[in-house]
Amino acid sequence: MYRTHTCGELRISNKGENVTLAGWVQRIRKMGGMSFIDLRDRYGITQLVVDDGVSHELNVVAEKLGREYVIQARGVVDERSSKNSKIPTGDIEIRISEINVLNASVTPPFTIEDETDGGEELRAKYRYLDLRRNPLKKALELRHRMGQETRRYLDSVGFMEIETPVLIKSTPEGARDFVVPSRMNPGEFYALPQSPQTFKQLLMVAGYDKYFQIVRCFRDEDLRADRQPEFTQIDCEMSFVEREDVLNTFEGLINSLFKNVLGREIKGEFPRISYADAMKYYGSDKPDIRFGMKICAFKSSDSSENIDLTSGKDFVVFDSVEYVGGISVPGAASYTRKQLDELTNWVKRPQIGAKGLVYIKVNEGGVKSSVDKFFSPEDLNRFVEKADAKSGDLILILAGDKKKTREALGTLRVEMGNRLGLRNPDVFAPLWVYDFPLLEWDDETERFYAMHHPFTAPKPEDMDKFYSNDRDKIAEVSANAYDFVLNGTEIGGGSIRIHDSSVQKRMFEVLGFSNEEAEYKFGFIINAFKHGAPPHGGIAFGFDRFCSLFGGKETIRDFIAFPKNNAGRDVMLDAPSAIDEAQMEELFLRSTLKK
RNA sequence: GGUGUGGUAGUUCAGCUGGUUAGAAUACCUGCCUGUCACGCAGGGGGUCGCGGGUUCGAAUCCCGUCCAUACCGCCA
Repeated sequence: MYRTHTCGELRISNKGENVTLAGWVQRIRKMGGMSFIDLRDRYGITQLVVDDGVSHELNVVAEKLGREYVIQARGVVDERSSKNSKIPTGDIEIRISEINVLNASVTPPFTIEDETDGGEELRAKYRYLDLRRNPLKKALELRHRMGQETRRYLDSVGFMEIETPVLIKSTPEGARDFVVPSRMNPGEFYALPQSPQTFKQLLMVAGYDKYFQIVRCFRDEDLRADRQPEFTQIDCEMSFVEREDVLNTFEGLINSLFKNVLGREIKGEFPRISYADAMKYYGSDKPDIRFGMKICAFKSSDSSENIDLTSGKDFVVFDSVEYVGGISVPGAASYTRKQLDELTNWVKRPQIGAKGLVYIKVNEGGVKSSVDKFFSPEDLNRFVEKADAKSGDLILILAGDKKKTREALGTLRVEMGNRLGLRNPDVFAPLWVYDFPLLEWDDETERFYAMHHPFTAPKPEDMDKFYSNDRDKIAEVSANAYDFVLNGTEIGGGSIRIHDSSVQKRMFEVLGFSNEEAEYKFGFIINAFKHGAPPHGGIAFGFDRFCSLFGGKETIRDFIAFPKNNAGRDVMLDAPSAIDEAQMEELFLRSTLKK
């Protein structure tokens, strides 16, 4: 037997027991005739004492140990003369009578501590060492508990977990597919699933009316801190449901995760906002509602409540644009010229692309703005009133194209939220966003694309528009789709699906597919809908992001045991890599005649 | 594909208005130390300044190119 206890479980109540521990040497403190060894495993750290007075030979062994050696140690649990309140085992230590080196270790390239000295690249290369550190261990433990609780909850309300294939068919819609060559079918390729979308719908046709799966998905797109080429979804689908049924069911799941994983309670039902309102008030389809600072439109093409901007003598900017809007930043009226200049440059960056920034400082004594020479104090007060700004606030105003300016204001709002410390990772503000547009027109390819995916049902009241020949009317069709947003991050998205083969055919028609194309790419599902498809809908959650938010982090990499780097590489394996010429030939990827 | 930031000791970084032998901390090695727990003290070894080219009497430092990392934009049905 390698060990009788873990390094995290012995307490003062074990005093006097003979124990054997095994683990990694965290640190050795040599005090001349005696040495202290911190022994670490997944469960904690226990202090071992080697005393020269007891055994000189043992002390010689102890002196040869190095960091990260794997050892086995036998001894007696004793009470410490000076206790360490920082660790759970701090009241005891093990008086060692025997040490066996199970495996030596070279000196690790970075310290295995909570606050490591290692940089990201190095830690990625030695991921197995990084995973020994507490923060990563905690992250993976959280992920484990999230997965366990998801399975427990969904099982308790009647869901079945069913696995779907990983080698499937490439579909050109949506993200770029990862592709796998088929040896047995020369020149043909499988694709890895971007999601099990069609399979879960086929399961609904098959009558498995509550399905879920914690499933790996693949998208060959560029990475971000919160985006990996392979990622995990909690994928769910239900039959005989309307939107409310889906939202209620999964509000239940989310609440049980909050309660049983984080020990938190979300009070009341989750707030809901339409896509149109989200864009109007937050400039984003995934608003962070932990703080206010809503966008206020001073001039908008679709509003009758515009304020009079024409009095701004010689200030033509507001007159010439489609939209003028702003946010009122609480307590920021004290910003210095330097800070305001910096903010102006910030919004002018290409990523945001604003032409400039107008500000109004609201103070007891009156208003002060960057456009004082164009607007009278009375005129400026109209902005203050409209924005409902208080004394001490700073109104930041952008103008331009409606869509872009709203989005820029949304980005600025989040930035100011960050700067003012209003985005506390310890506060959770869930939100449902619903009624997304069904389609997006792309000028370049001159066709519609599905905003969600081509299986999303149009809202019943928009069916006339959906079948019309007028492109503008088709563009107005709303989807019966919904997103789950947590703290400004899109965590889940879903919809009520099309279950009628003629509606599905119309969808492919609107997307510009010929009958033959639709048949070739999606014939299996159109056909399935002819065999008694029940009304159905579902949702999928980004499991990695869900975990990272619960863990209070912005990056998902810490919550994935072996993630890819920014360029999609596994720097530990050095993958992807070239394959043998023979392998290439076997897969018909290169002619033997070449070279 | 684009923009920003970074690349100097095993590691994290400083040095960068060009000018002695490129520093600090930590890690590592040696010695001392019987109550440490970020132990302490003394000493020591350790560098292709990412790579290539250019400017210059002289380049870690300036210029050009390139590679790598990272954040963001595009992209992500």
